[in-house]
Amino acid sequence: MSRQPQPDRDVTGAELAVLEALWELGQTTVRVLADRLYPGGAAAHYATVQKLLQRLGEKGCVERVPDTAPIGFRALVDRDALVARRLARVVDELCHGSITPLLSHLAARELSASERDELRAFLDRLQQSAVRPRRRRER
Amino acid sequence: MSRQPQPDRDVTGAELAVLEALWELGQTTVRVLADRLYPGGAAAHYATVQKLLQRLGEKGCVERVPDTAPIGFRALVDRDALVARRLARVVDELCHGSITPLLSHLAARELSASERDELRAFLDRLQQSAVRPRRRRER
DNA sequence: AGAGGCTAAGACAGCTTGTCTCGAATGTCC
DNA sequence: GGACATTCGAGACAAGCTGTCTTAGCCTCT
Repeated sequence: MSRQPQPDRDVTGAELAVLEALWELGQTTVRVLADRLYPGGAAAHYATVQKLLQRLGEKGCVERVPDTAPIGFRALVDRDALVARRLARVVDELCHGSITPLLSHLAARELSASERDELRAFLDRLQQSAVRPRRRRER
Repeated sequence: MSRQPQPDRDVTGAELAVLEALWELGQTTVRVLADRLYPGGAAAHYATVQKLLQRLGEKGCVERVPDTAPIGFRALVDRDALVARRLARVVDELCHGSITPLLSHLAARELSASERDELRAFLDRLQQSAVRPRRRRER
């Protein structure tokens, strides 16, 4: 219960906004991002976006494209990867690694018909590829 | 992108530890919680647990049992509810309300056979009760 | 009255997070 | 080349969060 250093922090709100712009725009520059995220913004916002990109870089979510001027930036993770990260965090912190409570919640939530079908389709696809069973964690 | 006040914050690490102790012990007192969470702890830890309980109360996760001395505390949310909260947050923030990316991740992750069966069973149960269709959210 | 446990209120330091300042490096145009 | 603008990196900063701790007022029991 002692306060311990918290590594690999999650992507932050403002950082996520930058990431989403990157997902939409593909490779782009600080200037373009700043203009989009802070329309009519002051000069300072340029630096803000820059700092956010730096922190995203430290978190392994963004890459700078070498030999471009102005420097180009590119997302290294997609939305699914971010979702995966957060789900893993929820599972680790709240469920001690077992995803059963998570599934239980998914079931308790009233899924729409299409969502249900989607999930079932995923499951079927999974079952097929499970002919060659390589399970990562057995509990 | 301006910094906006962040209401209804999530349950914190130390707060979660208190909650888990409450889940395990049922209704109990600050003293018992402090002794369990900070074994051999100093007097100050009593106040720490107290503060955590207060903040948990403000978040609607804990209830004080009236007319008990010392005051009894009781959890108001269970693990599933917390998981639900976090999942909803992930879906809202990252998926703009659609759980498709979440399902996609679930499928991409290599579920164990038992987990897969579990999920399928949930789905089947869901399908049955869907004969009387009362879907809450359609997308 | 004194001791000891309970309770409320709040102070505090360290960290995170979004923002901003500054100066240096780099480019562009006449 | 020289003036000017843009880009870039490093860091400062305030507000808020989080876990911890102090203080002081209660109560109860002896």
